[in-house]
Amino acid sequence: MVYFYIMGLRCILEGGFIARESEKFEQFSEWFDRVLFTARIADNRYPVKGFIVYLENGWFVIERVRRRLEELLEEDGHFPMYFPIVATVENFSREAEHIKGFMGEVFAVGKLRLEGEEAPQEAPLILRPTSETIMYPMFALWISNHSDLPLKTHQSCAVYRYETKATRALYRVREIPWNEAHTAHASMEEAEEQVRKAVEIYSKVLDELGIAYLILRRPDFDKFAGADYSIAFDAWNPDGKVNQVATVHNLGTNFSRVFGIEFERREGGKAYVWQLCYGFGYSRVLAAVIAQHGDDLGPIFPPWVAPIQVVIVPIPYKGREVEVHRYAGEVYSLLKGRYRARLDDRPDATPGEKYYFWERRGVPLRVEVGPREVEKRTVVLARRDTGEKFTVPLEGLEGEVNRVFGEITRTLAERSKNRLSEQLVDVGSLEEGARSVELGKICRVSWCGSDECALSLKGSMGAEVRGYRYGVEERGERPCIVCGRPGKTYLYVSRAY
RNA sequence: GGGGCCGUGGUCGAGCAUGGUCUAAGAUGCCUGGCUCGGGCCCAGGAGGACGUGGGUUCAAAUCCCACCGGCCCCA
Repeated sequence: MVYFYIMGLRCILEGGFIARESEKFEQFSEWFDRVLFTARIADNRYPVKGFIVYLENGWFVIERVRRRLEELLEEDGHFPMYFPIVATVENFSREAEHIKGFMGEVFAVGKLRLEGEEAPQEAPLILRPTSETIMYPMFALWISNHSDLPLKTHQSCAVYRYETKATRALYRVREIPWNEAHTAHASMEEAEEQVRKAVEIYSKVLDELGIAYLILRRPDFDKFAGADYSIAFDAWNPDGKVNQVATVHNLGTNFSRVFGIEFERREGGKAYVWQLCYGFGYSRVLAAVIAQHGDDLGPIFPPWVAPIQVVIVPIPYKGREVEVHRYAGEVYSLLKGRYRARLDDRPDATPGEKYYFWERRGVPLRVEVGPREVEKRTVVLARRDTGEKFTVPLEGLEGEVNRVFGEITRTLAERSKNRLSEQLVDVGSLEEGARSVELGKICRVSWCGSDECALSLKGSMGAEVRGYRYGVEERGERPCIVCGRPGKTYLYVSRAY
């Protein structure tokens, strides 16, 4: 790919035109809002704070991701179920840590009080901010002996959190579309094994989307309310604030003790089940796809989730319209059975307008057919990710499209990975860390392992402690960045959504 | 939790300081027709606005004041 600079802006030379890829790094908010709107991903003009309308393209991607995730969960033995959206305050308050973590941001619901009516007697219900306290009373009814275990269930739904501060389309919303899985196990070891499986499933979906991320074990002071420990997937974002797209929590027996989820062990005697819960945020994953792969024109969707995978644009020179359109139709019927293809035969738009139109909507591949192609029975393919154009024969086009899709998917993933490593920096001092945070970096700092030192980083570096690597042993070789004692491992520190 | 900024056709945005000239500029998008068509072409015509919502000040409010709603930014 050819890069060059105009007025200090990094540009890509694409098949005869120039696409800047700098805007998302310079003014992310403006870029992102514009892309959501013009690519018909979401409309955030809905008049209630933190609630947005998912338009056809945004929801399409979410649906594709949802299906894939659910498929993998179900292969691993999770059963889909659907639990109620409401809970009583009493139920919700059972687990002390849990309620502490969430009580400040729950929506209360009740009957609308009409004019002249007395205040309702019954306590208001709450809208689930997450479903532990809704599911686990039921788990207690269903589980009585070891043969009932493991219990693995999942549901795709929305949860509700009353954010008081700034909300942000897709990143921080008050109605959160996600998938939550909940499992119960007969032993700690089995629960641990499930943590690994959950991480593997989430990784697989994110990898297929070409999203680059870090899997981090959160420091104890930042774990999920009621968990023994938490693991999170942090995806990089152009503005330097990492995007937490998924989490896996090992709940130990914290909830089973409170909700009385006991079982009779094979070897006799009663025990509390070991539980896990893990969540995958669809809207944040969608945000990551847009933010990591997009350029100044708009999103670039990996082919398997793209609402339209390939668009055919006829180039009807005067006097050649009929043959060009007939040929374009032939190309379309060749592709439409196998791909989500679209023939743009609008008579009142020029080819150039159509190129921009579909590029702004993230269509990964374009097929151009004009008089030249008609004569030679070829087509021109134009890749959205690189701008590259090349001519291929009509014969065997379906296979060629498939091959190009594979390349686009790989290119997007690779680019995104490179960007993540560019954004990651090792810092040796707090001042350097603060400076790097300011530049939107994810900082890796040596750490002695004490909560005290980790907690102090927020103040001294002006960013969140995201945790240490999960599944990768990083031995500290330098002294702790805060206290100077020998480092045990490395902490990752960055701003976050 | 604290502080600041902003809200004008679908979108962007001028006007607001110093109230009257606003029957609200312009661009873009949208619709019609024509001309084009290998990267946003051009020409002509057209539709589209409770100036965020409610209240107040005033002879007169997009413009001044208050509250609310929504959005953005900074600090904790």
